[in-house]
This record gives sequence, C-alpha cells and structure tokens, in this order.
Amino acid sequence: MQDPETTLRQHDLPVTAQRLAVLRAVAHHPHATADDLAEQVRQKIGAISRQSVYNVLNVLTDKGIIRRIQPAHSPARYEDRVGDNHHHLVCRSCGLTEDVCCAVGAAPCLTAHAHHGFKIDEAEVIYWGTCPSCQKKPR
Amino acid sequence: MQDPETTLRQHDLPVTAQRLAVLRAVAHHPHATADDLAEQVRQKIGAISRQSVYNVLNVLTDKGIIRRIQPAHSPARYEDRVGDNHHHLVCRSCGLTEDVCCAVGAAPCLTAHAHHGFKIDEAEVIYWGTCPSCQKKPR
DNA sequence: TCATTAATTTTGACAAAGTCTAAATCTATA
DNA sequence: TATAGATTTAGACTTTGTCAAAATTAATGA
Repeated sequence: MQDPETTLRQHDLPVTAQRLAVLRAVAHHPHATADDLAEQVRQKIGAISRQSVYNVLNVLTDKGIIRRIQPAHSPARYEDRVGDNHHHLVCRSCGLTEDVCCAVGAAPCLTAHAHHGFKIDEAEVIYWGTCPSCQKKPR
Repeated sequence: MQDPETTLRQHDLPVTAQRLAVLRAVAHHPHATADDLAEQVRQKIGAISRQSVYNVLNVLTDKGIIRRIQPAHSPARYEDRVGDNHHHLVCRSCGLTEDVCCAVGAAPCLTAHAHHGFKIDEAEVIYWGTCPSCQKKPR
C-alpha cells in the first residue's frame, strides 16, 4: 500500500495522527483486532482513545481503504488487502488467521445466482480448522 | 425432524419442558436468534429464563441436534437442519436468512487443501446481499 | 409410589465488543 | 492567523453472552 497520508488525502479525509497511526498499524499487522491495533498505536504515538480507534477503523472501512472481517467467536479483524477476492482460514483454537486465494478463480458454486430473489453482492468464505502450532499442543 | 422428546432421549438428555419448547421453537423458526426463540417459548410455556435459553441452545448445539450460525453484525442464529452441507444467504439490510444448497455439490475451491499447514474441517460460505423486500424499500 | 441423586433451571452479577453523546481539540482553508 | 467544520476524547450505555450459587426438577431404584 502507498503512503498513508496520500491515501487519506485521496479519499478526502483530513489527515490526523490517529488515522495515520491506525492505518500503519493495520498495514503492519494484518488480521489484528481493534484492541491489538490500539495497543500498536499506543506504542507509536503514545495514546489514543478506544473510541478513536473505532472511529478511524469505521471510516477507513466505509471508504474501502481497509476491510473488516468478522469470524464467529472473534472480535472484528482488519486488513489493508482490499479489492481482491481472497478468503480466510481461521484457527478454531487460537484465532490465527491466514489469507487464502481461491485456487480455481471463480468457483462455480460462488457465482451469485439469483437465489430467493436476493441481489447477491459478496460470497464470503471462511475455512475453519486448526493451525500447525495448535495441532502440536496437547489436547 | 422427529419427535423432540425422542430426540432428547436418544442423546441421553433429560427431558424438560424448557428443552422441548426450545427445540420446537427452533424447528418452527429456522434462523431465529436466542431472543426470538425465548419469545416463542414464552408464548408456549409461559416463562423461561434467558440463561436457560442459552443453556439449552448450547447443549443442543454441542450434541449436534441443532446448528449455530453467526453472520457478522448479527447475534447467533439456530436451525435444526443439520448434517448436510448447505450454506446461507443473508440480507445486509434486515438480516433475513435463507438456506442455499451448493449448486454443484463439492465445489473445487471448497476442497480442504492443506493450506498453510492448517487441518481444515469446514468451509463456511455466507452469501451477502439484499432481500427482495429490502430491495423495494427506499434506500 | 417415594426417596435419592444428579442434572437442570433460575437469579443476578459480570464481561467483551461496540455505539452514542457532548465537550474539547485539531485540521484545512481563506 | 482566525475560523468553520471535522475529529478526538471521556464516560455512560447497549447488546450478546457467560459464570456461579441456590433452588428446583427429572430419572432411577427400592
């Protein structure tokens, strides 16, 4: 991703220390939660309110600058890899999240057929499993 | 689904009025939330505590008698259609949820490849869109 | 049928993740 | 540099769900 300041200006968003820091944190820590990101930002700029972290994440998500994913049993996670159709692989045990490219491009069953009269705009796929590290742990 | 009482006994679960009522409510109202179900149960048997609704839903889910789905921006929803591989179609606007059969059976990209060393046990698919009724509403 | 034991239900406190509001502060512009 | 509008902050609040202890109920055997 390009310079965070440029990104913000391109989207008509006033540039603030909080926005820059959150955007950088998302870029450096893909799939982090709002809490994780707040922690990262505090290490960089000293302080940020919880509300501001949410404000910034929401406005960045709305503008399509970042993407929010919300697996079950997990708070929302954020990533700056937007615009492609990748999916996610989530560890049931520790929540570790990895990107997964669709192996065959547009898979047949993901085509947005006009099921039930819905206007479908996204097919979200989450693969659930156990990560290598959790496979090794007892029980 | 068969007689709820038989179902409970088959799974070694003591039969209680609360369990019977919750199980019937799930059968009659697929994709309902815990709150919705509590409401339905109260109309049938008069009263049930919030905790009991959760207790029952959790034990039924653990036993595989019902299935829990948790789309983003929504509390958990429950259904008694278990054991097949159907997916869901959710309205972004009102949360209306419909079942979707995978049109082509086992789709290529849903095969559990050994990505990143994970042991994959489920490919969850949620189609997001707008339901017919919400398409008609102004904005 | 009744007593007993183990499980379930209830009540109320608590927790996590987010949102809402108003006041204070800051950014962008002229 | 002053100003207007947007952002940030602080703190209360909401929703969804869990925890723990006491009270109640179901299943079993005598």
